[in-house]
Amino acid sequence: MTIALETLKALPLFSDISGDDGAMLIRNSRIISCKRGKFLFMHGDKITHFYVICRGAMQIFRETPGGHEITNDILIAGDSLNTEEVVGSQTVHAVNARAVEDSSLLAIPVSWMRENLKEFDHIAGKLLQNLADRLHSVQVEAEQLTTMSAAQMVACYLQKLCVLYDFDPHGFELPYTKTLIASRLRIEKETFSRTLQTLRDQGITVTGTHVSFKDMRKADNFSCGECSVAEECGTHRLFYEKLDKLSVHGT
Amino acid sequence: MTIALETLKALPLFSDISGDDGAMLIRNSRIISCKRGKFLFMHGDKITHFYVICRGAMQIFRETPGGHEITNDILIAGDSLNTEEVVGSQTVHAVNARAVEDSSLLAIPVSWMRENLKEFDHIAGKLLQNLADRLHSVQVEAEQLTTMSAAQMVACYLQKLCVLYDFDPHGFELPYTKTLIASRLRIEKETFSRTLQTLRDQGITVTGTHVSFKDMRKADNFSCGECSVAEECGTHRLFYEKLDKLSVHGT
DNA sequence: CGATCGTTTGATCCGCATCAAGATAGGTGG
DNA sequence: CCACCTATCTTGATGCGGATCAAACGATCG
Repeated sequence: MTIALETLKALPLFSDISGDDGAMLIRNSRIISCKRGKFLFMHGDKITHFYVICRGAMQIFRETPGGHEITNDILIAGDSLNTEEVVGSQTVHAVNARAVEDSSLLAIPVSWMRENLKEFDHIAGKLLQNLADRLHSVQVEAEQLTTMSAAQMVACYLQKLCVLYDFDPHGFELPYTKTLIASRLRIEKETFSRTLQTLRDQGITVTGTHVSFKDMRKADNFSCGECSVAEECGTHRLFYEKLDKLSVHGT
Repeated sequence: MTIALETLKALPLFSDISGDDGAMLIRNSRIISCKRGKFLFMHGDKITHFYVICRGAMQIFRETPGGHEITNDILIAGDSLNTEEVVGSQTVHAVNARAVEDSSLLAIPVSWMRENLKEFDHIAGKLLQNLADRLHSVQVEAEQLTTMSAAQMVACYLQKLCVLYDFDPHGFELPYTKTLIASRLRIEKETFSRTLQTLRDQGITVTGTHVSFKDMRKADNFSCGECSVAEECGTHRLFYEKLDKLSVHGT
């Protein structure tokens, strides 16, 4: 499939790529599609391409010997898939990547990427920044795993989803199954389910796949006001800015 | 304090820096010392420098509102301190850095670093690789937090120390206090202490600060043989290569 | 309409945190 | 050299959060 320059420029990573560089990139890459449930690559596969998601969502996970799935991340349109692996010294994939929904991805050969990284100096800068940001969020998440309760993590994640997808805080649908979200949060689906009950008192109501927030900042005895770790990830600030913006415009 | 080019070249990050670049870097940076227990910077401080450890060790940690210390990492000579922050968009430190022992560090102004990153293209490459590797290890550690028992994590960490410091597996002294190690592993010191007892059956004996390993690969019912996550970090392979090398050279 | 997948609810258990005391060791001053 | 102090480590008792196992429930689909 041939790629439009528009498609390329729609991706944050290549948003300000020059015409020449873009043309060269287009010649060396292609768009592939990955149906819901299909694997893009599996743990142990040889690393052949660097991927950027154009549409859809991918689950990055590992499988324990016991057959348990550990979800490391859920990536969406605009995200790059395996920057660490392209940059790092690995030759085989350390994780599995599977489509959460029908997806399409830009696939760039790793060899080409490694050879030409220097030419695209602004790209290298973006990758650097991207890695730095991801490192930061993974560190924050690791910290949350040990300092926050399951309920707090779920609450934070729901806010994060709301910001990330630009959903209306007063009502939106979960973009993934609850099982997947639980796995992403490294808790069991049973725990997740029970947690949702207790969140009702905190102004977060989930029925079926429908989520709605109430602004509880005044009566805030729960939430993560106590928890500097949660502040650190920046989601809280963004979330409340969102709430404020809405209340100004009415509703 | 003026810096010798030798000092610079001893750091992995600058090992293959050119004479000119080195001279320029020396003009713009300085060596500072940080006594045991002293803070290099604190959470909330403005980010002024990029640091590389020349000697000693630094604890990177955050403090919970409850006063509990969460150790994110313990960095040693050769490690860079705040790459993410220099590269990323932050303006204030998100964590505390405190000297575990008397240390000296190379301090490079952030502004200078940001301006000149492009000139040092091989440096940018190293930073990129460094970030990728760290991202990978933090992800693996996050995974271990939820899949491995405290005993398994301690065992892994002791092996890691052994490889990192090039200690003799048959007997070495812990480089940090047990309290610090426990904090680094995100477990309580009490749990750490109890864990050491149970590890005795697994061929790992710790008395006081003295550690010694027995090669249990044949009778290996415990360890992390079960756990692909542990394999992933590469420490196991390195550790056993070390054991094998020793046994070839006699004992 | 059965079959499969996702979700909820209940009962139970285990690992680790927490609280509370001792124990050990280094370091200091008398 | 001993008494004292403080920092670090160990040991014991207890409780809670979340994992695990089991089963019912709801929804979607061929």
